[in-house]
Amino acid sequence: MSNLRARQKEDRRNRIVAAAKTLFKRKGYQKTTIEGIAEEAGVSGVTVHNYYGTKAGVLLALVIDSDEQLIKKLEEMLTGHRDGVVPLVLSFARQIMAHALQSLEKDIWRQVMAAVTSEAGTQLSKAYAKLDEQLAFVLVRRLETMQADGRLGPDVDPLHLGRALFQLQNARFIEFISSDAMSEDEAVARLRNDLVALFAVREHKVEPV
Amino acid sequence: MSNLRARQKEDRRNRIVAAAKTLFKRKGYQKTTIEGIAEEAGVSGVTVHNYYGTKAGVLLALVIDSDEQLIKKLEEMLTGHRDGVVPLVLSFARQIMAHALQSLEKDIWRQVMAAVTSEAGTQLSKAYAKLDEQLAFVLVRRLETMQADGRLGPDVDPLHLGRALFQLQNARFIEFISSDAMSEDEAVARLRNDLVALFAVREHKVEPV
DNA sequence: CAAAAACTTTTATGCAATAAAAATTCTTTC
DNA sequence: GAAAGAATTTTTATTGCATAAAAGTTTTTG
Repeated sequence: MSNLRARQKEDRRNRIVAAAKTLFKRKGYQKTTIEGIAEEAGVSGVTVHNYYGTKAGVLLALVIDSDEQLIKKLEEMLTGHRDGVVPLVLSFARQIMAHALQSLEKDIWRQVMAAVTSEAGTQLSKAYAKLDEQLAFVLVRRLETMQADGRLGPDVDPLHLGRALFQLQNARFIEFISSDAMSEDEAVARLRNDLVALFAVREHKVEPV
Repeated sequence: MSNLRARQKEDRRNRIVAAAKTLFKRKGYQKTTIEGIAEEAGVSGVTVHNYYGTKAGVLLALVIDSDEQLIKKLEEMLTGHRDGVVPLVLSFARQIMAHALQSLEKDIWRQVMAAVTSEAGTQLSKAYAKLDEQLAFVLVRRLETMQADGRLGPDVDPLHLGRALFQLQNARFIEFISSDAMSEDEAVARLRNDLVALFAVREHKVEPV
């Protein structure tokens, strides 16, 4: 019956993340204190640290929860997509940006992205990286379908292409959240420019370097 | 003759950045304190804050100095490049990674990248973004030359292509510094996979989204 | 039920970041 | 060239993140 402990722990985790979400949205990231989250969750400040390591860690946990829903949503939305690669990636990007802003503000997303790199190696950061991998695979699966349908040349590697497209999309997403002034449309336009330029290249021989 | 003041200020800036570089390399980022940098530079801790805002700000200033040299180096190195797009980008990427590790360790680079996003909007962050733009233009100029030489199709936009390639390279660079385990070769291999997959795509019509 | 184990809280410390007051140094002006 | 004035740094003080160790509490186990 080693279960009460586990349930209590799970319960505290949930309360902490819920409290953090409330406070981040109400007061912003900077003005929310660990002590404030702890109080709202009914635990001590040190416990929050013990559970999540850093304030950004709590934020990351919260984002990971919400991103799991995003993946399902994207999967549904893109199944049955009957267009080319460019529209596929642009829909994908739009959906991600919309979902991001719906759950948190740009300023907070900047803290998320910063935490992912500065805390590289931690459990939460690895969990985030795993989600990125899953996001990339949403694209990969769509590309495989397109290839099977003959809408994508047979000499293309869907795995590598999907990963590359995800990296590109992610770079533009980071650019998007890095500036309060940049609109979704502007970000999508830049991504389209990227894709159009890249797909126009006809490189014949690829030598080793 | 309001010049002594300006010179003193410039001098302090230099001393602070030099002190920081010494200490970051000797003790790592975390174990270096602002107070320590201040002492080494012969100023008070508050002055360091007044000059650079945050500890990461000092780091950013230091990186910006070193990146200006990198750009010149890249410019020289890639002038006279007589290969295709893929080898060009891979050389570019290799040079950037080598230069990065030569000046600072991965752990510190993670702090740099985190600071750039989390402190988006500050002067130093904008200065860093500007350098990225210049780096992208190194590629753009090479691509223009290639196009003039007929080594790149006339229907490609060198500006957009250069920017896209830089984004991709940068994404893989961040991945590279985010993991202590990832080698330069591995990072380059991933970038090559990206490029090969992207260049294999033949997208005919691009509809608006 | 009592001993042991697992957790949380309390307590304490170091450091980043910021603000306001005090002190210092340079500049200007008479 | 000295005193008034301006600019800039230092001192002083406070808040909050992060971490460690000791103390206290609750659950588990024999």
